[in-house]
Amino acid sequence: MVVVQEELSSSEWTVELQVQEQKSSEELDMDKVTAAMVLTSLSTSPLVRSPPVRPNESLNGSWKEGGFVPSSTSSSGYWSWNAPSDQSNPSTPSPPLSADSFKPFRLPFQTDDGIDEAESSSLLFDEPIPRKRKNSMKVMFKCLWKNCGKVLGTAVGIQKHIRTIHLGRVGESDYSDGEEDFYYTEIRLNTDSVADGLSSLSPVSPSLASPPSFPTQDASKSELSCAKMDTKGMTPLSRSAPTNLYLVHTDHAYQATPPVNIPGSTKFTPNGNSFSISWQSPPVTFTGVPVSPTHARPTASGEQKQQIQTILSSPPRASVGLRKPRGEGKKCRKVYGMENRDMWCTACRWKKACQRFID
DNA sequence: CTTGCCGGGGA
DNA sequence: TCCCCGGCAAG
Repeated sequence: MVVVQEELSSSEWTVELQVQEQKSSEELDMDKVTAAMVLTSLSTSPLVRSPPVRPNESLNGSWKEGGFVPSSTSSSGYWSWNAPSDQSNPSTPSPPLSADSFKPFRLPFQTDDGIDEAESSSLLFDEPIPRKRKNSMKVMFKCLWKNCGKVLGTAVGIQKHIRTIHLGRVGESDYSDGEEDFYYTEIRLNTDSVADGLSSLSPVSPSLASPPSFPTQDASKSELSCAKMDTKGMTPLSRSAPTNLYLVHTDHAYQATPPVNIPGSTKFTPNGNSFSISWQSPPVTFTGVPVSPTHARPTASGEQKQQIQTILSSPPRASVGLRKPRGEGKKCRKVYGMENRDMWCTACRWKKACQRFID
């Protein structure tokens, strides 16, 4: 796991940055082109939620932004953790499920490049494609640097800001090692009506991209749930901001993790119409290897880093003596039905913990 | 009630 | 080891 990030070259980060810019404009186009489609699908699709990211049928690693980012950028192995579970799954290719579970609607540009046939087919049988509310969304970029909070309109702007102001890289404006990328977050200013906005803040809002599951299944499950709760905590907060609905979105899954187990890191001030999200450790790096040790930075304390790293690398908590909480995902039995028992994974057939649909 | 799966047992 | 299933807990 640690190795993965060290493989990220700076060029990849650059690509990432470009994609972000492209994304924002692309989204605006999306509004025009597919507004009707989105509305229709929203009104008809039974449930709009974040997709379950299952390691054994993963979308080639990175699920971002509900798939709006061309997956080709992620084929460089952003989240190419080795999937912990069996790759032996293909032995039973995903059989066609019942017709009603097939969701024919797909975004026209959501191509499968970088995703092979097997994976794409499993895509089809997955939950509805997560849609993002993008009505009247204005994308801003907020500096996460402590006591800064500067908001700029473009990713480039905020990167330049961070680079020059916080990282002190005045003379090397071209140079980007992607480090700035950690230090800002994308903010969507929803100018929709409040009621509309509130309805979009269902417990797990589609706009709040849930962080991809980390392969350390249980670790992510148990610990990242904290992050989820923090995210949910924004709901009442947003209610207190009647006009501007801030949907904080983080571009990197690990960027979304700072609230994890950092008590008080996410602060809401319900009084008035303002709030501040000020976790103290924007620059959490996975490697734990300081990128530029010379600069004083608003980094997580070593303790926090240690903590986070421990979370990410710790083995599944053994919950000794306690029964493992049942997975909430659909398992073979539910998916295939009793009549297709031979299609179940062996574990399910033996009434053991399902190996195909791991939560 | 259904579902997931642990623990145990038979071949 | 493979396979099955009673029974429990959760929903």
